[in-house]
Amino acid sequence: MNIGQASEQTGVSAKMIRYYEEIGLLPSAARRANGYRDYGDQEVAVLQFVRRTRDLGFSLEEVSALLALWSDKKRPSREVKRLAETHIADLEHRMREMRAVMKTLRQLAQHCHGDERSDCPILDDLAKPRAPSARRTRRT
Amino acid sequence: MNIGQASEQTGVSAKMIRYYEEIGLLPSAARRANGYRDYGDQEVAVLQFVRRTRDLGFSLEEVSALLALWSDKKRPSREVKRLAETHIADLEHRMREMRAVMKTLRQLAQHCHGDERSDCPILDDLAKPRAPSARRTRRT
DNA sequence: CTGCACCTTCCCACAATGGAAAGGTCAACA
DNA sequence: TGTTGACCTTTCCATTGTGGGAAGGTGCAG
Repeated sequence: MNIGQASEQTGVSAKMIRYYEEIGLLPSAARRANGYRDYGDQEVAVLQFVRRTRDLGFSLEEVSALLALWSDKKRPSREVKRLAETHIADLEHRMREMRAVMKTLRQLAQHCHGDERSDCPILDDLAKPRAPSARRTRRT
Repeated sequence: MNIGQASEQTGVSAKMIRYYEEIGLLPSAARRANGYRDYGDQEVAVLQFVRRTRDLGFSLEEVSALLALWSDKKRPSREVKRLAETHIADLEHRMREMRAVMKTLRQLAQHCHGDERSDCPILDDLAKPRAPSARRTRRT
């Protein structure tokens, strides 16, 4: 199967499939005589695994770890669970930050009458030097 | 005031101050005879505004728009409110996605005994080709 | 044979930030 | 006075994950 078909079946763009191969997340694909990459059910399954883990917000590095665990039939499930829980904790942390930000924003928006008048509590408030809230965190 | 002091007073790194100037988010800073950038209370206030809007998760593009609205004393507050509400809606959307992802992850983790045994429902589930949930969205 | 859809590699761009190199400046201290 | 150390300057590179496009080869259908 060509890369186009593999992409269609997995929802991973051809561009990304090549990239994943390039950075070593995936093993080098088999090549046909014409140089085209060739994919079978096995490879498609791996791509689906990657797609799904990406959808769940795991970084490529985490995906890589999960792939390794997946192929290691004898690994203790503890390791997998730990990885998942770390990721959950990470998401929880980000959600807490976002909630705080939203709360502030909603308050600001609420007090702005939002009409033709030019006085605007949102901008007034943004201009005030504030107690520096949580610093920017890396996003996934 | 040197860039270092300005940075310290605003919480915006010197690196970022120069970058903001370079991309045109901020006007070119005044220079002293020795070539050092020179900042006054005015500039510090702008930096604080930027810092605060960044903390609230606005993109640099949005910050730029907010700065323009801020300096335009006659703009209708409606415009500012609309920008804020768009951003709120964006955050809400992302939070909904994250909540869905977390729910799935928690379920997966819950069913994995997480001990020495090797069978792991998390990996089993990840391997299953699934109804493709929400595609990756841009992060701020 | 021509055209079109596919494949290949390679390079560029993005958002926002940090890091580091190579050099100029300034103030304080011996 | 000279040196040291803390600043400042610019420039280049890396990150994460993805898309876009160019330039060229391939394969099939009409």
